[in-house]
Order: sequence, then structure tokens, then C-alpha cells
Amino acid sequence: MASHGAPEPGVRVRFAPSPTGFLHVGGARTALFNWLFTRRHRGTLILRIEDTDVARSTEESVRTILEGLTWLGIGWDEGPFFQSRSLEAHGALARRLLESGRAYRCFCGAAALEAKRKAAEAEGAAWKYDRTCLRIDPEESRRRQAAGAPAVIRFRVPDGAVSWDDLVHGPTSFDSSVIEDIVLLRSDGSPTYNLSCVSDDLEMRITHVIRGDDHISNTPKQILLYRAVAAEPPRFAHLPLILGPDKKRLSKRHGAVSVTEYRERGYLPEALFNFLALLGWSPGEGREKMTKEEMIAGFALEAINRKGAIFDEQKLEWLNSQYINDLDPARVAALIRGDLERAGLFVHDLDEGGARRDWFLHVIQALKTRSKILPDFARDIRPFLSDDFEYRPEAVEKHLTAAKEGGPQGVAARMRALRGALAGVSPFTEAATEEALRALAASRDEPAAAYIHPLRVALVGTAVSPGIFTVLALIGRERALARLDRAVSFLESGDAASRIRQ
RNA sequence: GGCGCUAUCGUCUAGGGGUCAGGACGGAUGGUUCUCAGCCAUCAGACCGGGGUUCGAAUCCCCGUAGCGCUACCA
Repeated sequence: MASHGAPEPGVRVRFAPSPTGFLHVGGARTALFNWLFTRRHRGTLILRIEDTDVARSTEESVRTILEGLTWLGIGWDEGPFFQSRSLEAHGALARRLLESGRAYRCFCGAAALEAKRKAAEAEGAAWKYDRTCLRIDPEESRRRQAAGAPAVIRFRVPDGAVSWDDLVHGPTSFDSSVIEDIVLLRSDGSPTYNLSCVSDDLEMRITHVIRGDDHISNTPKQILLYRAVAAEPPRFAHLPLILGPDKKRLSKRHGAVSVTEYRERGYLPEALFNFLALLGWSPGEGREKMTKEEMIAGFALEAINRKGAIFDEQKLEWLNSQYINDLDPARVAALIRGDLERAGLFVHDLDEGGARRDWFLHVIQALKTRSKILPDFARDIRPFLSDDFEYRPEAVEKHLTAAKEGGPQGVAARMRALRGALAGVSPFTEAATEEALRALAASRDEPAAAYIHPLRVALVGTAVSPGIFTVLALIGRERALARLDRAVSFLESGDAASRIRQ
């Protein structure tokens, strides 16, 4: 058996989500590891929708899951197959087990069993099905069935130990005495999870089952089923769970857990993919940001951690900012277009081929390093695309009306002078505007900062922005002068005076 | 309760019988500078506890402890 990542052709794995909601990031990571594994070994990834729980499964959910996977760049080779379409095969497998004496009918009834279970629990005893119906004579069993008595089919768990060499956990074993006779077929004839799973995995010739840790205790049951039909079980690899900050399995109460949610929040698929891959796996050598190809090349199930990993949003955010930084401005433009439209900021001359396209890409470039998620662009870009923006109160207090800046009157005087100095600058470039501003400040024996800070508020309304001369050049002379005029009249109005703080 | 899994900085992890226990996120400090971000530099910060085995244990074994998972006619 090949291991440690050596390509092993013929590998067939599956990702088997149940469509009862969104695509959970935990599920996405399971899919991701399956995907990495198949790419590494040039194997086949099969997508199987486990929709046998009719009451909870929805088509909408199937769509969401498929979209999520596609968005993340996780493609599959076969499927999607729907488990509900192979109910026949599952039933056949159960009957085969029944006929060979590996399974039996149980007439106990859910209510009666529930009562027994409760009673046992009350005494603090462990409950396991007591095999009441195993003692029924086969003839009698058939007769009761024919008479219409509702029954489930139970697998008769044989004595002995069950063990397997888990690809991530190593040797793992269970004593079958702790496993109860599992229900294979419900009284309505529908198959239960373990039966369907084994039946499908057999049918699909799955060679490696890569799934969450929470399935470890199902594994011995499934191995027993393989044995009962004299089939070779696949190899198993159980991935550690993704945890919330409280170290409990990540769930909705921890906040965002669906792939769709991260997409909507402005995370890049490649960043989420990279982040998820790092949760429980490391290629060593301290590599963090990696391309998919690099991940594939270094991937090995054996290198996956056994410990649950906490989903650290801060690190995701950092990774996302790294990916945003590496993005081409044109790509950013495409990605934020929807945000801008919603904010009423988009006009067609920003589109490819539009009159202001190049200028728009420069604005994006200027905002890139301070954007961690996509919506950060829409948040900061307003003063570049529109004259309709507010002065932030804290910026006004800090740089327009503060007493140490000479109060509104002092600042107004400086802005008026600056307007005059800037009016004659041509071409209106970063370098030229910087030279004009610094010369003005020097001539009046004042620090450049006394001009720069109020200018920033006048230009963008906030105390934070890209380099002021970059902003100036981007905004252009005409609009910059108009904004200085606006600031001066604001400063000279009572509105500003009322905000003076001593 | 039973069974199982797990245990390195706050978090993600590297390492693995002899290391200054390394990196990344986050934090702190300093530098660049017109602000913020970025970038650069520096610092703080960990081998769960106890027994073995061994010349030597964070590393191997055992026992505790803790956390988590499973314990359905859900998947």
C-alpha cells in the first residue's frame, strides 16, 4: 500500500454531504482534503448527495452545496449521485444479510425500546439493544412478518475486536461488545445511514473514505458490514473537527459557518481554500500562503493533524488581505462591481473600455493594501467616485476645529492659502502637488502636517486615506479646489464653530 | 454513565531521545511616514500532570487529568 503521498492511481474517494442546509466550512474542508487527495494521486472524486432523510433534504440545499464547492474551486469527477436513487440496492444488501443469517427482524418497536433505554439510563447503566428478537425462531419471524407486524432489520454484530489502520489516527480499534445490533432497515423499509453508506461505497468501488472525526464510531459498524458480505473495506482517514473559539465543534451559534456567508462577506475563494487547508494540515517548512498546485504536490493524509482546530477568523482575514494584495486591479474591479452598484457609485465609464477605466484602476490600486475584505473597497472609495460624502465627526474634531490647529479660523486661512497654491499647479501630479504644498508651508514657517491633515478631511472626509498626494492627483485639480472651497465655507459657518473643543 | 479520539506559545502549526523548542496569525515596541494600512526590525509567549524506560525525555511506555466526539427506526 502506497503511503506518504506517493501517487497511487486507481484511488476513488467520495464527498458525501447531506443536503439539509448550507455548505458548512467543516464540510468544505472535508471536500477539500478529498479533492487534494485525488489530485495528488490522479484519482477520482465522486460527489454523492446523501439525501435519504427525505424530511430534511431540500433541492435548494443541494444547489447551495454545489455552488459552494464550485466557488471554492473544488471540482468533482463523477456525480452528483443521489443516494435516494439507490434505495433498491440498499434494501437488497439488507435482504442478503437477512438471508445469510447475519441480520434478523426485530419487532420491538421504537416506543418500547425508548422506554427500556430510559429505564437503563435512570439506573445509570449503559444501554444496548438486548437482542430480544434475536431469540425469535426464523419461522416464527417470517410468520409475524407475513401477518403484517412492523419490524426493522437488525445486523447481528459478531463478537470480537474490530480494528483498522486509520490513515490519520493510526491503529484504532473497538471491541464489538460495545456495539449494539444496528438497525439496517427501518420498519418502513428505508435504509439507515450505515447500510446506505456501505452499500454505496461498495457500489462505487470507493478505495478511501475521508470524512470527519465524528464518524469514527461508525467505522467499526461499517467494517463489520463489509466483513459480513466478504468484501474488502476501504481505507479510512478521519479528519479532526473544526472547532469554535470555545473548542466545541463549530456551529451556527459561533457565527458565520457557511461557505456562502464568507463569500458574501467579501472573502476570496482562494483565501478560504488556503485557510481551510491549513486547518489541520501543514506541508511543513512554515509555508502558509500556497497555490493549489503547491498544496497538491505536498499533500499527504498522513501529515494531517489529529487534533481539532479552532477556526481563527483573524488569520483568515489576514490571508484574505494577502490574496487581495496580489490581485490584479482589474480583477478587483470585477469583484467589487456589485458593491459599487448597490452603493449607487458605479457608472459605465469605469467599465473596461470606459473613459475613466485607467483612473479607476489606479484608485483601486491605491486602496488595495488597506483592504482586508472586498467590501472595504466600497467603504473607502466613495470620495473618489462621488462628491457626495460626509465629514466624519472625529476627523473634523481632530483636524479642522481643534484649538491647537488654530481653531476653525486658523484652519480656514490655511486652506484658503493652499487653494491658492494648488490652483496654479500643472500638471496636477503627486510630485507637483507635494512640492507646492511643502513650499507653501515652508514659506509660512509652518509644518506641512498643518496643511496635510485638514486637506485630507476636506478631500475625503476622514482622517485616514492613502497618501495625500496620491489622493490629490487621483481627485484632480478641479474637484480638489471645489472641496477646499467646501471646507472653507464649512469652517466659517457656525456649524464648525459649534464643534470647537478646547 | 459507556466507548472512542486528542493533548507544543492565546490561535494555526514545525519538530521529535541530546534544539537557544522554529515559523505564521494575533499582541507589544521601534523604524519608514502626511494619517491609516502596508512593509521592515525587535520583544513577550508553549511541550497538561505524575510515574517509568534511558547516560539523557517535550519526544517512547503506563497511569491520571482535561477537552472533544459518538452513544437514534439522523446523516
